[in-house]
Parts: sequence; C-alpha cells; structure tokens
Amino acid sequence: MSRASDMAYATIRNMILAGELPAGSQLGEAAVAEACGVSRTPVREALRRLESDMLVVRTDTQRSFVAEWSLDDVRDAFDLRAMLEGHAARRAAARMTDDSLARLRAANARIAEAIALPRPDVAAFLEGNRLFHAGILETAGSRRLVAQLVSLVEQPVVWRTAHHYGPEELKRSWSEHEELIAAFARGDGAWAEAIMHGHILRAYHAYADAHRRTAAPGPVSAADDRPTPYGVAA
Amino acid sequence: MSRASDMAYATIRNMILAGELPAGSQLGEAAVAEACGVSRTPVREALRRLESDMLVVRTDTQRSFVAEWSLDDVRDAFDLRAMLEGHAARRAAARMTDDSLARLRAANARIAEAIALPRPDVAAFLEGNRLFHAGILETAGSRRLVAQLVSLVEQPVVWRTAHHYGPEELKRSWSEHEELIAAFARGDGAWAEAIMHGHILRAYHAYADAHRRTAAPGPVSAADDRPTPYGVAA
DNA sequence: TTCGTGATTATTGTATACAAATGCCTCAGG
DNA sequence: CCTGAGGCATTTGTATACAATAATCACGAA
Repeated sequence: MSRASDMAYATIRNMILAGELPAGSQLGEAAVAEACGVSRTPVREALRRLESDMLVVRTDTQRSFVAEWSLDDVRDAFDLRAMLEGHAARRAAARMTDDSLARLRAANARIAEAIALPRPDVAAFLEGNRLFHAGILETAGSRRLVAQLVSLVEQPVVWRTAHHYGPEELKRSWSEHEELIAAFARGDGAWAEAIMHGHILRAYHAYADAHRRTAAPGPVSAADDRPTPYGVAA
Repeated sequence: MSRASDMAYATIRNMILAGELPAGSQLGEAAVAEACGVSRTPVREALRRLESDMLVVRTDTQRSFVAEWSLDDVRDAFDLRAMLEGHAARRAAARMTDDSLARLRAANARIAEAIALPRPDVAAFLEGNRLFHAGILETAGSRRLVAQLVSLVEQPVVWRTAHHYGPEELKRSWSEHEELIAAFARGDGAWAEAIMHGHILRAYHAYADAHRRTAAPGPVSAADDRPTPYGVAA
C-alpha cells in the first residue's frame, strides 16, 4: 500500500507484537497519528487492517483497543490454522511441481543451517519457516486460502512461540518439514494434510506449555528450575 | 459502522450482487462517491471492506475493479466454506444448548413454510437459511470462524444459487437441515460435520449445473437432456 | 451516599483541498 | 509502422477542518 498507511500499520503492529502496547490499551486515532508522524487518515486505514487481523478490537462505539488473547482464543486460532494449512497441503500435493518442491527443500535446508549452530539462529529459523509455509500456500493455488491464512500466521502468540522452542523442538519442526517434502514428492495429499495438521497443533502445545509456565509464576518446583534453552526463562 | 460508510458499502455491494456492475468494471473512488452521494473518504473505507470480501480486486497500482469469478474460483470458495462450516457444525454439536437447538428448529420451520407454498417464497427461504446457518455459527462460539466465514457466505454466485433451486432441491435442503438438527440433538459432531460438508458441496453443484446451462447454451445432447434429481438440469 | 442530568471534553466520521502517482495520448524519430 | 519520450488527464494518497457522537465530570436532588 501507500507509504504513510503502511508505516502506520507496521508501526502499530510491531508495537503490539513487541508487547509495548499492552492488551487493552486504547488506540486513539490522534495519538497513533502523532506516534507515527502521519495524519489520522492513513491511521484509520491501518487500524481497520489491524482489526481484520484481529490484533485490534473495536467497541460498539468505534473505539479501538489492543486485542486481548485468552488461551481459548489462541487454541481457536491454531485449530483454524491447522485445518486451513492442512487443506493447503493437500491441494499443494496435487499441484506440486519440481520447481516448487526445490524451493521447499531450499527453505528447509536453510532451517537446517539455522538450527545446526551451537546457539541456533531463531530469526533465520523463522524466516526459513515462513518461506516453507508460504511456498506450500502458493503451490496450493487458492487466493482465498491465502487471504484467510494471512490473518492467522503471525499473531503475537504465534510469533513468539518459536522463541520458546528448545533444540529438540526446532529439529522436530525441521523433520516434519522433511516428511511434508516426502509426501509432496509422492503426491500424497492425505499424508501431507495429516502431517501439516499435527505440525501446527504441536506448535500450539509448545506455546501452551510455555504459557502455563509464565502465567502461573507461583513458587517454582525443582523441575521448573531446570535451565532452559537459549536463556528464555521458564 | 457509520452512516455514510455503510451506505457506500451497501450500495456498491448490492449493485455488484444484482449484476448492475459487470465483473471488471472500474470502481473509481470519485465515481462511486458521486453515485452514493457521499465524499471519497467513506467510499475508500467501503472499497477496502469489499476488497477484503473479495468482491473487489485492486491492481498493483491501487485501482479497484469488480472481481471476476471463474468457475474454479467458485469451487474454491465452496470448498473452503464446506470445510469451515463443517468445522463450525462439529464445534456447535459439542456446545449445543436447548435454546440454540430451538432456534434452529424455528428457522427450519420457517423454511418449511416458505417451500410449502404453491410457488415457493425464495426470499423467505433465504432468510430462514441465513438464520439457520448463523445459529450454528453462533453456537460454534468462535469469533474467528465467524470472521472467516462472513466473507464467504454471500458471494454473488452463492447468493444467486438458491434462485436456481427447484422445489425438490429446496425440500432437500430443508431435509438436510433436519438431519443436522438430529445430529445436534444427539451431540454427534462427526455426523453434523459430514452432513454440513455435503450440504455445502451440493449447493456448489447446483450452481455449477445452472452455470453450465447459461454459460454454454449450445445444442444439448440427449444425455444432457435426461431429467435429473430435484429438477436441476445436468 | 447515590443516582440522574446537563455541560464539557475527548474521539470518531465526513468533506474538501492539495500532493503524488499512474495512465493515456500525442508526436517525433527511426 | 513501430517505438519511446514527453506532457496532460485521471486517479489515488494525505492532511486538515469541521461536524457528529460518545465518554467524562460536575453538580444537585432524593
């Protein structure tokens, strides 16, 4: 889109994802406009986009606030994503080309590099992961599916989940991607769909586990005190 | 939403659904604004909403046009809708209350009345149908599912499909609703999902059959002339 | 105190003017 | 005839002013 509108969208979005704007904060158009250095007009557009992403909610009287996320909401999002991406994987299996398959292999090779480091490069992992899933979605060849999934794939919680992954989980993610590649190479849509479904739901449980640990910080047991991967506190 | 913005949205939308704006027509902001009697500002908002509904597409240079619909696009939309509404039905079965169930029965009773007339009342059928599906969606209890389905349920082609229904098909639609009610009454989510999936895909084929007749009006073969179930020609 | 009511303030909605970008048409040169 | 550069027309993007609406606060009566 346009310069100012995109800037406003990206700015607010990043602030929400980074946690600078706590859930429930009011997003007044004037305030956001000043923060982004643009006028209210592009801000209004940005807020509407964020609302359709469900990162922002509006009251019945049109006031905007940063959306609150219950664990049930998160589960909901992952359930939908599992179903939709599973569907995408099935379609992709029927339409896979050598070229598309090569791109998936390349993306997963990139992931392999990122997690082979002594201290895994989470940013590189995320980028490879994004490329992998985007490749499948593209091969699925449904504009509608793309539109529906975009609002699900980079929710705040989803975005942060990978940061809670341990080395085994990163490797397992890579390995499931390999299995997807195998399914695609054989054109087995049902297999691809099943793997993808499990792949997404496992990501949910990784998030939910981390959530439980942080959300209930009472007296920690010995088990909870174990050092955790990558310095992400439990 | 607000008055002018809603007015613009409804106006353009109705014109597209009614076929007054042919697919491919350019929707200049100024032209639409004049047609709706409002300024460009609310029109811009309306166009963005229509774009997210996929009733309007934008070029890479931000020009808006009425979306074109290939038969593949339609199939795509119905496939997604079948999956999402099937999912909704499964969830609804697990959360069904006496009250929700009563509302579904009432909606389907309304449909029964509409199709019992010598000349079925298609508008009443559509309204009852809308209530029925909305009731299930509401009982499913996922805001996200609602958001995703809204853009699918009243596409131009979907909207017109019912007008191609013969009396037998209207009755069959009612009867599938009855079966859904039975599944809900027993809390059988898998059953409900299966019925719903078939229910939606059958609607697609009703549309596709009608489409074939109107799009390719050439000489029909004897095989094509056979009477088909429910009065919709093959 | 508590509730209602009106004035005040804050916030969003719309219109308009202007800036920036894009499309289109003309016309010169090959 | 074809091609491309230039300028004009059209279209979209942004800023700002003002209107409409909702929230808040103050104040007074029960």
